[in-house]
Amino acid sequence: MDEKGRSLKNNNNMEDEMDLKRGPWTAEEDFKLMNYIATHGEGRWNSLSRFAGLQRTGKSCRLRWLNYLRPDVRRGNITLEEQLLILELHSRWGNRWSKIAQYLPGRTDNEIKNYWRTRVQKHAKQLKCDVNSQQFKDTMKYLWMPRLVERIQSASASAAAAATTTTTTGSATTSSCITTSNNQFMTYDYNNNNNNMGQQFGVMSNNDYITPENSSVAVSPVSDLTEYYSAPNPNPEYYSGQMGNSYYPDQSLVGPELFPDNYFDYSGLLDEDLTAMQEQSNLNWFENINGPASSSDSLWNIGESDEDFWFLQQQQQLNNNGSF
DNA sequence: AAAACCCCCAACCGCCCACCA
DNA sequence: CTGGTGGGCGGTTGGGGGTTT
Repeated sequence: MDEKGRSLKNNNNMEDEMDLKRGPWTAEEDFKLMNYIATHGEGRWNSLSRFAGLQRTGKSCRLRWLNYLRPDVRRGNITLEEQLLILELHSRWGNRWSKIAQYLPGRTDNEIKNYWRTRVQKHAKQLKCDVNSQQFKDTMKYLWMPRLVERIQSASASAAAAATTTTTTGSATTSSCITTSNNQFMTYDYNNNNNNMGQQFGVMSNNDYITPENSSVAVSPVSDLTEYYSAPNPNPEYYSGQMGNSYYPDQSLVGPELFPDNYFDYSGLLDEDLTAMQEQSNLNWFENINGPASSSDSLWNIGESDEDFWFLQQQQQLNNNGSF
């Protein structure tokens, strides 16, 4: 059925009587809406629509303004920091998109929702598990998110190295910088629960995290983890950080060997993760896990059958160990 | 080259709640 | 209490552009 030809169901009788326009907004409509709001402000969307000379529902005007025309709307790719925040906040609140959006200045609930549906759920689908399953949640928490943290820190370190020739070592805290659309600047200190981001956004100082203790997939203490492959970690420092309560294993306890043998979840990573990893020539540890480059080429071009096989392997591994 | 397929995201929908007369 | 209205939310759709076959 022609979407635009469909009769409009709307609560507002007055609007039912009008010949309302639907579909994509034109530049002229945008201009009208922006002009009107600049003069009269937001709110009263139904009457705003009429007074602005727009043949649109109030809802449509509101949505267009909030999701697109608002001057502080941030456009463009979701950054690593934003991805991390989305995963983190979603793990706490579920599909509370508007609530999550509050912590990502400039991003709309719609955009976050779209990100989740297109990117995150895609990976769940690839893993052939439900996006709401504990298994997938754990995959995010123990594999995907740590990888994001790693990448954020790596980028941050690169930026710092480019900015100065001096280096900090030893007791330097591990932090990453999150820049927002408003050029707000938040830092996250992975070694300190009372971090700036937690204070500013109130997201990192509660007890809601799925910890290794309450997770359905047990993250074992030392004895188990030391059995896992000991791939050189490009930046093992991040493991020593904690998000909330023991969110990540402490390196002093488990060392860099976070992941079990055969459980490095490349398919749980974003595509750009894989690309970035591939591009880092010093990351031949990946090759070490999976064999020489010649035989690991296929890993970068995972077909469904390969993934199925891989996933079954992981399932088997989990069943055998009951842990990562 | 073009058809088929896939992905992204702007826009819409239905439902709900708060507020007010 | 009730009905009307405004506004917010999560879920869904479909057009368009990119990619693959």
